[in-house]
Amino acid sequence: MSSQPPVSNFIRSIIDADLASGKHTGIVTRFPPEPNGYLHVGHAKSICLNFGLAADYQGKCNLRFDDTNPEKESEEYAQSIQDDVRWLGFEWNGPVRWASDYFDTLYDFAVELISKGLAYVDDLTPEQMREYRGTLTQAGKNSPSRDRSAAENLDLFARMKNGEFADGAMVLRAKIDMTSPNINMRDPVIYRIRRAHHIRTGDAWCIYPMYDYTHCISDALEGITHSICTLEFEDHRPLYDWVLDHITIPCHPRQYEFSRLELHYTITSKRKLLQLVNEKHVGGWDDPRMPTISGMRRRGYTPEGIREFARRIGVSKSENSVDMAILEGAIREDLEARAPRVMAVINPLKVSITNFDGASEREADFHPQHPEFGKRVVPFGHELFIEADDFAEVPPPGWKRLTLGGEVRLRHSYVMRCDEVVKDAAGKVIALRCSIDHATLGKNPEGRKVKGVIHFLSAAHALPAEFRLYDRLFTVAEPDADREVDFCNYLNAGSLTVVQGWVEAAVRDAVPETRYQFERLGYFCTDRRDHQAGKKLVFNRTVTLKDSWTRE
RNA sequence: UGGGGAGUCGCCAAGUGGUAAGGCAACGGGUUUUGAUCCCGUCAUUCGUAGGUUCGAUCCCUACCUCCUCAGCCA
Repeated sequence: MSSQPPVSNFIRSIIDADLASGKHTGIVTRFPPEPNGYLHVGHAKSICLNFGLAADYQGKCNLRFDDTNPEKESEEYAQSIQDDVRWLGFEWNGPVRWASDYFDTLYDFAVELISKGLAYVDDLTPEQMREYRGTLTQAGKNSPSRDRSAAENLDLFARMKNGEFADGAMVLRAKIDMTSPNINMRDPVIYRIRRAHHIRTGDAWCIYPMYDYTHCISDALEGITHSICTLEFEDHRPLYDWVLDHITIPCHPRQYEFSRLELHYTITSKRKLLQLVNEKHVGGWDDPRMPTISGMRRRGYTPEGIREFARRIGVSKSENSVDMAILEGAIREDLEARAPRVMAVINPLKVSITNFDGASEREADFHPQHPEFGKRVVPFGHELFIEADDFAEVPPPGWKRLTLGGEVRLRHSYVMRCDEVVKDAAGKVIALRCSIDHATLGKNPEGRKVKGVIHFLSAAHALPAEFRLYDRLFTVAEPDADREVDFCNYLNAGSLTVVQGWVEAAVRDAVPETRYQFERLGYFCTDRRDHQAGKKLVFNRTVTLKDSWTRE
């Protein structure tokens, strides 16, 4: 896929201005996931933004895990995230960073804040703290602990760290302003006591810093120039700045927020995706119906296609709900150029060729525009499979495919006429008896035009295969729009159809994650988990071909 | 009804004082041994609404409307 020029957006404008003014001579961004779930298409947007910016401006982009909540984080998630970022085609600057690498420094800065009288230990219960916080329209009030001396706070905080208090018994709070109209500034908690095993630091700590406190300092420690996050953090920015303004640190990154991606007919909420996995609505995080990066990968989406999708949707601050068509269009465009063509029949109808004698096979290109993809032989036989959908006894208006008495071109082979329909006792069509025009191999018939082209397989040569046909996971465009209705009510019962069919022998030895276009059916990809080259062929339908017929 | 944001074509999205880019989708037409691809064409006198400033406003000002977001010892 030819990479298109970058699209202008407000963040690029800011960077351009920062570079032009000399505020920065280069940029450093970061992608900061919490290892508490698998990455999804929304993260892909963020990854493409952060890593893409670094690449475009010859800057750097760090991968940093925001691992400050040991109760939800795991090594499995951390590993999958690294795999996903790499698979998407990006490499981070230097080693993987972990917020937990900064725990000592973070602790020291907390001590500095306490010493300056800018942080205090509070022993209000969570319920009391909520009451003291006030509401959206009412100012909060000061905690009785707010005026503790720095010396006492220093002592208490050290004892918190040393494990002298129970989990949740005390917290460290920034002393800002309980009457601030911005609730984030009403003395936010910056450290809590939690005896939980941390994936990196084990049991070394029983106090853990909060996100708001950790993130800005981590950014500053890494020399991040532009700290890009999603809109819900907009009103955390004053706190981000407050922390950096009140500790002794030479760097002050600026935070910019963009709107998160919403994709029609799916969800992009880690919590809800976890629910789908836990409640077994899908096979796992990498179920091909999932909007996770690993799910999209298993389905057959390409990194290039996903990156193109990110480019097409752009970056802004307005709410957006993107059509699936944009994602599918980007994927199709990439696959169109790179996937070899081959034939498969997923809903077979048997055809006997009554005048087979003398018929022969034919070579065919793997790609109509790329002869360099090579050729293979498309065998012919006296027994064929065609797609049941390609035959109609009573064709609708405009039908170009096979019908009784009608002719059709067999792709890469002969023109064939249907002479007889074979039905079972119930009247269901079970087979066709057809004849070919021997003069039409590699040339058009004389004196008439045959419009329709259908794909087929020689029954004697075809290989059995499993096809997993995927459809949208939900029945409505915005399954989580209604707070009153659980999104699981909108799960599409037909999102997965598994069928047994046939495929050209040319794909026999395809390794897992091999992509093909099955002509007229769509793009397919051998399954990463279940496909076995030469043994068990399992194809996932990545996306159908655009179809201007069945839509009518 | 406190604070912070957003409103430009069906879906995204540039433009931000000089008279509305682009993509996707859609719709016509051409090519085609994939109803695919490809090619050509059509698709906002109008930028949430109402006023105002200006020779001129999507862009500046005022008011209003709508939507999103914040009251975790989550991130």
